[in-house]
Amino acid sequence: MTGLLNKLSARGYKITPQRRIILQVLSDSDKHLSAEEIADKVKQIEPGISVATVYRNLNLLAEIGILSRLNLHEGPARYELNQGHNHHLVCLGCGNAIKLGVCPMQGEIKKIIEESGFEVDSHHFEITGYCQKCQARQKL
Amino acid sequence: MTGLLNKLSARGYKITPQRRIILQVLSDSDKHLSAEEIADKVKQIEPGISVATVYRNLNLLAEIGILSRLNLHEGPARYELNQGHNHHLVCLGCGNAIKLGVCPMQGEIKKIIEESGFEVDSHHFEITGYCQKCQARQKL
DNA sequence: ATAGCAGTTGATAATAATTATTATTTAGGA
DNA sequence: TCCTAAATAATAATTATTATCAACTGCTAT
Repeated sequence: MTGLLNKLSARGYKITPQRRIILQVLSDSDKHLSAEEIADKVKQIEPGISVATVYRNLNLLAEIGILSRLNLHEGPARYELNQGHNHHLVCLGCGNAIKLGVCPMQGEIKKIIEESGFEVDSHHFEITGYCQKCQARQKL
Repeated sequence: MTGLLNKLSARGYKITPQRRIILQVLSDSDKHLSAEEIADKVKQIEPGISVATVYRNLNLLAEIGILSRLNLHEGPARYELNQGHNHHLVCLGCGNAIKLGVCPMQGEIKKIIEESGFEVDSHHFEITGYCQKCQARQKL
């Protein structure tokens, strides 16, 4: 948490109470939150904070790599603190994101892409479905 | 092309001139087109066609599997005629999508997911970057 | 052929998610 | 403490898409 704030000021960005709260909310959650969900939680702590501020800072934080934006197949984008490179199993029931320990950009796939001469900028691997808890819940 | 039309009528959907034109546009392009781009091309052929009709039909066609919607990391969704399950190298320069012959949902990754008890609904693997042509263009 | 009707369309309003604008405020260095 | 660039709140604007609804049209059965 302090590390995150340092990252901000190291780049010349100011540490504002709004940014503290946004980061607070993000680090308190283990889910992928949408901008709206983040804004709601932020407002529970400090009602005066504007949605625009939340969006602005989510963009900034994503840009400097503090968090990452996940564009799901449907619905709004979701955000999480960036804990290194990761892919996730995203549950459509509860929104929870289970870390997948592996990345498809390796082995055969990596080789094929390299051989094609394509210059990779970024990649996304997203699996949606239902976690065990939500599978059980559906059967009730 | 005729096959696509048959697929429509087989399911009880009508073959309208609008749908013919939309499918025409899609089969004439090898790129992933956005709804707006599709609508533009459609209007070049028949100016009276409404954007709403384009969206409505893109949804329908995607639903019945004639085409697939690709939610890129940024910008609007893009569509292409569905030629089986595929992943792509999407060029940020020219928008072209190069088919990647492989799918990451196999082997080790598939096993890990199965063992986690997660029930997969869908998956997306998207690689963005620059194709060889656009790399060359950038160096000019 | 043609009548009928479900399916479809065009026009447009509405919505959802996000970004831009702008006047005001503030964090952090001099 | 003062100053200034950066940041904020409020809100308008934008972008992408979906909903609404009256009018129209493929298709099927007569």
